[in-house]
Amino acid sequence: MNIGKAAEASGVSAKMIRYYESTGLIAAAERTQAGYRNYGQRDIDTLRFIRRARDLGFSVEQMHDLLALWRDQSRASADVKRIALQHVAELERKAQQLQEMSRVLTHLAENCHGDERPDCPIITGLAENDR
Amino acid sequence: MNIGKAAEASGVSAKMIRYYESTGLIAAAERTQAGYRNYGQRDIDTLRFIRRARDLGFSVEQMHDLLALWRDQSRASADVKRIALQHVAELERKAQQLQEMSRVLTHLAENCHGDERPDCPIITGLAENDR
DNA sequence: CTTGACCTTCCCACCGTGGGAAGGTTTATC
DNA sequence: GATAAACCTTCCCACGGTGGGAAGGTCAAG
Repeated sequence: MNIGKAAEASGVSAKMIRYYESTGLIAAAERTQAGYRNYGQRDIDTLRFIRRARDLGFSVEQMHDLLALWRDQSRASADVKRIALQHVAELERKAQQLQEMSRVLTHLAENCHGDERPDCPIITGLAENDR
Repeated sequence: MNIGKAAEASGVSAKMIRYYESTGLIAAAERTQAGYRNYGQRDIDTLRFIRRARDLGFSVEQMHDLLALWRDQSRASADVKRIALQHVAELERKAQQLQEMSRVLTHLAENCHGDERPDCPIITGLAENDR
């Protein structure tokens, strides 16, 4: 499977596949005689995993850890668990932050009548001087 | 007030103030004879507004809209509300995805704990189940 | 065999942010 | 009043991700 097909199958653009390869996030793909990259199902699975992690805002570095966790079955379970739970904690923290933002904004929006009148607590809320 | 003081007072770094000016998000500050930027209370208010919006995860583009609405006394609050709720939906979506990922990772940590089998069933599930 | 769709590498752009250099200005200290 | 520290200015560079596109090679279908 060439890079275009792999991109389509995984949801990761060809550009990004090359980029991930260049940064070492994924192993260099094998090549045909002509130099075309060649991908198998296993690679597609990896790319899909990457896409999901990326969609969730993981950095390349974090994805690196996630992939290692994902791939390396010979690791001590304590290590695996520690890394995983670390990431879980981070995910939870991020999710909480987002929800806090959402909560604040929703609160402001609830008090905004949303008509043609200019008064809007969202605006005044943002403009308030307190830190 | 020079840029350093303005940065301190607003919580936006001097670097970013210059950047926001360069991109047109804020108006060019007036200058002293020596070329130093000079800020007044009104500018500080604007910068604080920006910082808070930024903290809530608004993009520069969204901030542009919000600022216009903030400054426009004749705006309709509905416009503001629309932008805010749009952003809320985005935040919620992201938060949910993070929690979903957290759930998956927790599951992974609990079940794929380093035995010697070459394939972890959770992994294949991960790659298959999406989209 | 030609043509179009693909592939390769390469450089450029963007955003938002920070680092830092080179040079000018203000302020505080002696 | 001189000097040094702290500030300002512009400029370029870097990062992580991502896309655009050019120049050139390759594959497959007509």
